[in-house]
Amino acid sequence: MSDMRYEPHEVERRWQSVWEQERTWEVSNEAVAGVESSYVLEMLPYPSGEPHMGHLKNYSIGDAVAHFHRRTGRRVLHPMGYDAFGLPAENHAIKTGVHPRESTAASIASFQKQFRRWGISIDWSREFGTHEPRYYRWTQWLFLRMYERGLAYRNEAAVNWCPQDATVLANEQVVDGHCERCGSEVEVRQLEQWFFRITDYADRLLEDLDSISWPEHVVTMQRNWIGRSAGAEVIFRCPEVDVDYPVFTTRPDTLFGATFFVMAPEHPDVMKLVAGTDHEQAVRDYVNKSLTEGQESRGAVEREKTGVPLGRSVINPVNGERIPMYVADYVLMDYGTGAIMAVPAHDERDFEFATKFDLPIRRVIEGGDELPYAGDGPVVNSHQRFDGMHNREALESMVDWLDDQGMGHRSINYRLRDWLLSRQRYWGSPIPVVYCEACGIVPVPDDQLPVELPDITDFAPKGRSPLAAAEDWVSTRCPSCSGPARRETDTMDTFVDSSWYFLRYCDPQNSDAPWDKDAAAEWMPVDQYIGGVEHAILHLMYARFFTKAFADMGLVDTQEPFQTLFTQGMITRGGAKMSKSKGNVISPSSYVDSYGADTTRCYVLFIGPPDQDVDWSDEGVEGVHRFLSRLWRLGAEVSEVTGTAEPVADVAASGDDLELLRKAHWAIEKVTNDMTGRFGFNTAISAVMELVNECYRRREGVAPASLHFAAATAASLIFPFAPHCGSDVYDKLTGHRVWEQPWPRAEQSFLERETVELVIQVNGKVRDRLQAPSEASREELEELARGSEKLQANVDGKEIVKVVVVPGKLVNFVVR
RNA sequence: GCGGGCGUGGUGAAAUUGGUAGACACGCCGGCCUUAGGAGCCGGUGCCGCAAGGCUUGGGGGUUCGAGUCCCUCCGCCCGCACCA
Repeated sequence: MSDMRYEPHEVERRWQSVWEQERTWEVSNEAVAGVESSYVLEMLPYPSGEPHMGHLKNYSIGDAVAHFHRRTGRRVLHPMGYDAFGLPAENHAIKTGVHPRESTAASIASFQKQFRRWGISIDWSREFGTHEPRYYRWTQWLFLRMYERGLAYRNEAAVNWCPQDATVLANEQVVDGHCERCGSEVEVRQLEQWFFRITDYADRLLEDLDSISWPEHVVTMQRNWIGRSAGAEVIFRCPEVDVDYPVFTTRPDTLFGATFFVMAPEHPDVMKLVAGTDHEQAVRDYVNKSLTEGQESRGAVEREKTGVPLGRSVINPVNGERIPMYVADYVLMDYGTGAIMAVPAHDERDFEFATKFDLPIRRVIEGGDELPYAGDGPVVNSHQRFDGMHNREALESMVDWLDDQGMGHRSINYRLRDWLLSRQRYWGSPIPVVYCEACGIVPVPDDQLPVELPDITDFAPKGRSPLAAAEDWVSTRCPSCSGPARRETDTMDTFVDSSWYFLRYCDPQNSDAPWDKDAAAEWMPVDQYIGGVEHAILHLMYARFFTKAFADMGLVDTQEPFQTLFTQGMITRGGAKMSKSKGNVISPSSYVDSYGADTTRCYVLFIGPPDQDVDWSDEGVEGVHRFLSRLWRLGAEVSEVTGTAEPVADVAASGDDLELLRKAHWAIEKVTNDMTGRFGFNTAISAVMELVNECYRRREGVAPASLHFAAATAASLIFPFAPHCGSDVYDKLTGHRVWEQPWPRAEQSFLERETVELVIQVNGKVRDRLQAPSEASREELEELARGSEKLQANVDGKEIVKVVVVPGKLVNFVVR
């Protein structure tokens, strides 16, 4: 073969400079009649050091989709930006004194460089970082719109406090009682914080999951996270203090089985109830112990139930019974009302508690071999109007009855809590409000945005935001009364930044609004969103919430930001997640250095199905590199013979030529199918490999035009995965730019064959294979099959009781 | 505990609707070319067996003419949630 060698670096440099100079991937917001728009987006990267293999995989997938969409006739928006605020840069600043702005700028520069080197087809004119004032001006503006609508509010709450990072965490950032980021055990503190009222949207966030095409497991996770339960709120009165205590229950049908009542240690009335009584000391000790105990130990499943009596009682509204009150830490303050009615016969936890404290257990639902029984069945031991009824039916009428009595009503509870968004940290978007002695909380007027982050030098956490020390900045005038005022020193959770960036990409230069509504309408919702499963709950839930809130404000027309979601699998190393601390990180740049971007990109896609976790291994990279190299040399050699020409598949071809052209059309069909409706990149690439192999095997016996067509087709099909190599080979063979060519079409005439292999089975086991005319009838196939010698040998005097003929596939003889 | 996923050669994997298991690639073996090759090209390669042939998709059972694919059950691994009333 040719002496010419595939030099990926040279090839890649050449095409990258064409794309850069010609701004090939930029797209305007002007709709084009008859042309569909498509928005392909990979999750916003957090720029830290260098991009890793996970990024390479993410953008290789997204780029393949973007290219495929373009070449199948769509205008594609495929932008890039950076989630540039955040703790790692700030922690780095604390250690080294380097301002987060500087380290962030360095990381962004390195990300940009890599993304260009990878040849990702990005519209760079839309690039931004969330830390730029021109971006966070609008983050603040949107915060103010949320504030105006009561969707952002300030409240004192028991919050999760991370002692290491010296900041408050969102519920979503607490994992097993530990800080998701640094792993320290989270403490509970009572603090004034800012919240977004995401719980107002709980039902819509739940219902609209049905309207989007997301992986089932992500939908399930979101559903569980929202945790909607339908039940009733029932009022239990404490006559000793004359106070009503409502409880939430999903099982009002078991009300007659309630034998005691439990409050959470955090419940504000616990201490009031025992003040001055014999129980005060014991309760105080218990409550203190519970509050100081970490969330982790308290939440442990195996843990034995603990609690102490309050020495008070409440009245069960359905039967007037007085039942004793307890405080116990298995009741949580932040779910329901922080108090429960305990039905030990039908709830495992209440049963455990009752057994330990020797409390009465009264069965009110029949069924199950033993107690506790949580299933359904007929109601017993309750009231004559309910006894004998099926419990589900009784549940409904009991709630109606409670409602009539004014003792309760239907109620829905959610596991989802409001989103705590304030952080006592520096490197984030300032919350644009001031505190005025006269006017209270005053939002910063729109025309004074952005509230810019001041420069500081001491980033160390001190339990309050480092901004609090910037006295010149903190001290300001009230926009309302011009009196002295102080700025809010907390900054926003970085999830706020990433909850609307996809909208900003639609109109990134707009200085009058976060985006123009028409621009958003042109692109939104994102047609294909691609990222890691680790964001299945947090980011994806927040972005959905923001989009719905914006829709309510009339800022966008769509209810959901991401129509279709693809979650890629992790790339692990030695079975473990790659991390600097484990020292098992492999850098994409070393592979790009030795093999080029195309090989590295194809390899991460070829290694396995993209939604699956894969363990990195170097074995196999060579194979992909060999393949691209073979394709490139094929193109070089063929073009020497044919020159540049239009690829044409000769419909009159026969013999080897026909076989090769068939293979080409088969590959078109296969790659197209793998790209449509599923992400079969690994099998798509292997189909192109087959085509290239076929070219090599048949190259001596076919007409140059056939080889030319097959090679050009291979270049065209590999382009979404190896854009430089695909462009180069296609250019050599045809003189055309492959990205401007429509996606090839498989022609039926080349896919059909005159004969097919017919499998002969006996009792389902393959005994012979024959060539059969593809048009043959069932009878003809059976006749043909009966002629098989191997069949005769296997039937051997036995009786043929049945013959199953599957045209085009097989004939199965059932013998006895 | 609940919910979801997965289990196929020495390895990564493929099999689109129940119809030829193992495409493609790594590795390994052989041949050609070569002064040489860790380059390139061609071929072989699931397991057992000299062969004929038999066996084979985590184990067991079932449905079916036919099961990697559907059903039941058990085992193993991974992920999410986890005292949510």
